[in-house]
Amino acid sequence: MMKLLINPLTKKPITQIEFNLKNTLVNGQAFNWVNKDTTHNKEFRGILGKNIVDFKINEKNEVMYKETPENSKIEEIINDYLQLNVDLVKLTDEWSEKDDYYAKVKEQLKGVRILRQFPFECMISFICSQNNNIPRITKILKSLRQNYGEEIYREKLEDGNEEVYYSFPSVTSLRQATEQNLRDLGLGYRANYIVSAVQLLEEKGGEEYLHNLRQLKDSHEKREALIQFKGIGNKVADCISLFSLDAKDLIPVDTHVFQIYNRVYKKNKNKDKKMTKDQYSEIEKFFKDLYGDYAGWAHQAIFAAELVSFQTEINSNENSQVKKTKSSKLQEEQEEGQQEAEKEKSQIKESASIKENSKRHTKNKKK
DNA sequence: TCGCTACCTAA
DNA sequence: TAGGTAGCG
Repeated sequence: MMKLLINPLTKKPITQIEFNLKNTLVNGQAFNWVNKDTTHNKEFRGILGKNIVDFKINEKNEVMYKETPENSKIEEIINDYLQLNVDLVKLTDEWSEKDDYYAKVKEQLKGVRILRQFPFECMISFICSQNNNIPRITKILKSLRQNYGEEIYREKLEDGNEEVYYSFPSVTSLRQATEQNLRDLGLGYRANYIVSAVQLLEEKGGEEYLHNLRQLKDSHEKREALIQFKGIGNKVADCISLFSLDAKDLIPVDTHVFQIYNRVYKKNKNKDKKMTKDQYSEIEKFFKDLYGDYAGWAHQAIFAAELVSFQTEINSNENSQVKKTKSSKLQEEQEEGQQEAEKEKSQIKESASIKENSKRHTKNKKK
């Protein structure tokens, strides 16, 4: 039975103005959600801790949810995860007044929230994300759940098959994985990073250590703490801090943000250059000054818009004579964004058979 | 501090 | 070619 998601501030039902499912769940900040209805974008399924969570939009554009199996604390968990105590509508109005480009993006992309993810899951996810694309990141993380997570639910499908859902692995469980195990799962050179990072994390006190980083006052302290781990640089540290450690003012400056900055705010001044470390700080400061304390939240909408137009560029037909400008592409997002959504289809189809693959033990490469 | 390159893999 | 990082000169 689906329940209405209620705004804890206003006590009214949440609509997609405050929480747009597609723009929040599958826009590159988390990799544990699947779009179950890519034509309408009204049904999403994800794994949250030990629960499967389904979101659905009803005829009044309100968000409904259901957890499996039942969990009396799920409302609390979801409110925390979606940070529903943050008044996004108020913030977006403020950003729109400060920045014309944001105002334009807002017309296309509403309800982009920052998720408050589980820190360990977030950390591993973003180590995997480097030099990588969303479909493969999603696949890798699914593999990690299947091989090192706990089974949380087994669903009988109409066609007679079974779908098995797994939680994200604990530190102690992932600690069992050797570099070769992880390479076999398709992690590539990131396998070594994971092994090393998990080991160091265990020494520092495991998941509790990461959770405690939320208490640090300055966001940059969180980044510095994370950079101690192998495989985590500035960008990945900022992602983990913003998406799981309450560093709401941090801007992960990746290649897309770099391009937005150059194109929109610097008028192509650094167009063909590679980003330097100084520029990272410059861009971070620029957006922080522009948007304020919740700069990371604002950035996520700008980023999501860029991601969609980037996808559109890839997907747009090659017969097109005129090269479209980015801004015109922004307007086409609503129609063509569905192509992109198509790619993300059927990603949680978990099959227990793959679990066998990692059972073979290969010798760990020691440094 | 800066600039360069290798790194897994799949699209 | 890609939502980077480590390691090196």
